[in-house]
Amino acid sequence: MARVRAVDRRLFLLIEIVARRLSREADARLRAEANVTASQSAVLFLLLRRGERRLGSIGEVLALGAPAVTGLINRMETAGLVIKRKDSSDKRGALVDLTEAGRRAAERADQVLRGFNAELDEKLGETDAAIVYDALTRLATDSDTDA
Amino acid sequence: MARVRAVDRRLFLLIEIVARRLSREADARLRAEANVTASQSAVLFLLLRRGERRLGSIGEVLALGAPAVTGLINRMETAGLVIKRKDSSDKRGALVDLTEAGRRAAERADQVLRGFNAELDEKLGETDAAIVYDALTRLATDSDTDA
DNA sequence: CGCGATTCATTCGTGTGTGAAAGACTATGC
DNA sequence: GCATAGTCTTTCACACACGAATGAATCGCG
Repeated sequence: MARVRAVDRRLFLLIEIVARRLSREADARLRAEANVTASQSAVLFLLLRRGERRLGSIGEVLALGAPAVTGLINRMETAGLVIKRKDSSDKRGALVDLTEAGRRAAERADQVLRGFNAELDEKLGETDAAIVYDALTRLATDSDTDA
Repeated sequence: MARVRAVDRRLFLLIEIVARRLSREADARLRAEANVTASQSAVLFLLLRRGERRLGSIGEVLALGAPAVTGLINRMETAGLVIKRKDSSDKRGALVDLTEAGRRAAERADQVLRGFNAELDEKLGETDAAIVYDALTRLATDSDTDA
C-alpha cells in the first residue's frame, strides 16, 4: 500500500516524498552499520576526498546554510569524527578535518552507501539512472547561476 | 559558483541536495505568496482533492511518520488552516478537514506551486521531466511493497 | 592609517523530521 | 466476557534545517 501517485503531478512534492523515504532508509543503514547519520556521511565523504575545508565551503557543496553546518560539525566533533581549528591565515574562519575515527567511519559509510546506490541504480536501470542524475544535477545548479 | 558535481556520483546524496534547494525556494515563495510552508501545502493539497482524512492516511500518502503528522496538523490547526475532530466510528482516530481559510490558502498555494513546477519542467524538458517523474515514482513505491 | 562594508561563523527561535515508548481504543480468540 | 494483541495518535528526546540577527576579523577605499 501507500501508493504515491497520490498528491499530484507536481515534481517538487514528489521529490520531497522520495527524498524522505530514501533518507529514512539510508539513515537507518548508516546508523546500524557505520554509526553515523546520513547528513554526517555527506560531510565525511567530502572531507575524505577533498581534505580539510572551511565550514562555508562545506555548506556550499552540500547546499546547506551556515547555521546548519555549524550544528552538524559541532555534533560530529562531539562524536569524535572531526576536529575543528581556527584558520590561522584568516581568523574569522575555521577549518574542519577528519579524525582517524572519522576516516574509518567514512570508509564504512562509503561501503554502505555504495550498496544502497547500487540498489537504486538497479531499480532505475542504467539509462534512466543516467538521465535522472543529469536532470537533478541541472536542477541543483541552475537556480544558482541565474542570478 | 556552488557547483554540485561535487560530492559523488551517489544518487542518494544528490537527491538530498536537490530536495534541499528546491524546498528552500518553494518554501520561500509559499510563505510570501500564500502564507503557508511547503510541508503544510502538501497537506492542504491532499485535503483539497480528497477531502477529510485521518492522520495516518495523511502520513501514508506523504511518507511521514506519525509524530511528524501530529505536529504538522497541530501547527496547522493553530494557524486556522484545518480542524481536527474525533472519528466517532473509531475513537482512536482523528479526522482532519480544511477550514474555509485552509481552502483559500490551498488555492493560493496551488497557483504558486503550479508556477514553480512549470519552471522545473521547463528546465528539464518534457521528455526528461516525464522520465524523472516516472523514475522517482518507482523509487518511492518500490521500497514499500518489497516487504 | 582608519573607518565602513563585507565575510565567516555562531546564536536564537522556529519548523520539520526521526525512533521509542506510552495511552486510548478496537478486534480477536478462547 | 475478558485478556491479549493490534492499531492509531500522542509525547518525549533528539537531529537537522531555515532566516534573522550578532560578533569577530578582514578588506578596501579614501
